[in-house]
Amino acid sequence: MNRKNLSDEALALIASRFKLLGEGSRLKLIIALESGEQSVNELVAATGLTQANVSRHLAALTAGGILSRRKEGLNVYHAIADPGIFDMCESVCGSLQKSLGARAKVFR
Amino acid sequence: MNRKNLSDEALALIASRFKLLGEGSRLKLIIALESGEQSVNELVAATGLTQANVSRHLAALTAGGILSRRKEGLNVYHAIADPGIFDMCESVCGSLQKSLGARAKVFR
DNA sequence: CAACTATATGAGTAGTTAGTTATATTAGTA
DNA sequence: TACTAATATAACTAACTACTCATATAGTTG
Repeated sequence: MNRKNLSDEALALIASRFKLLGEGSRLKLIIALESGEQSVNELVAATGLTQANVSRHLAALTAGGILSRRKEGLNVYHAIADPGIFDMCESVCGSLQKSLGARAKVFR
Repeated sequence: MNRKNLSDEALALIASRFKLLGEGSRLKLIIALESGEQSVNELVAATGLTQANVSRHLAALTAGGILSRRKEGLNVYHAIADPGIFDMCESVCGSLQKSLGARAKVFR
């Protein structure tokens, strides 16, 4: 791919995906979902965030194509829609480990 | 890696790296640097951003370990310090292509 | 239908961030 | 030393974002 020819529109799309990942609470939710789909309430319990906050972040992640949404009775279950997300986390952790050196213990 | 055991500190580090990439102007700068190091003025010309703005973004990217900085006479040259960045862009473009389907033409 | 549960959303706030303009700093040059 | 060029920074503004509290909506159960 010739990245120099990316349109402003394409660039904005890429940036918005990175931006979705650039927030601790949303990362927490994504990580909590790594082991499988969960209801909103389960995610509230797993992350310690408030229900309103979780609901908002889930809506953003779903709109961005990172999560899927499935309603069943009273519950709404979210799941990872784009597993490529985890490759990206690996990449980031890898380069952080390199640049942080000794302090990288926290990532193991 | 067991992502569920990531400390809040580690999570914040990961998020902050994603956040640096989650902004169109900074992505422009990174892409402009893919072909090699450039001075601040060259980057101003390449991106169409103002000098002050470029200077700020370069400082942020350098502090975040994404760029390196080398001073030579009046000029300051920046370069990609972490080529892993481009793998991440590939990942994002790939999953965007999948999720956007036809509209993904812009990425080619 | 009334009561209850799970989730979403409106409204407001505090904090952050990208951008601008003007100026300061640093280094080379006449 | 005075002048010029390249980069950084201070001060400000406008827009955005995460968060909270309260309430609305949708679905379930008695």
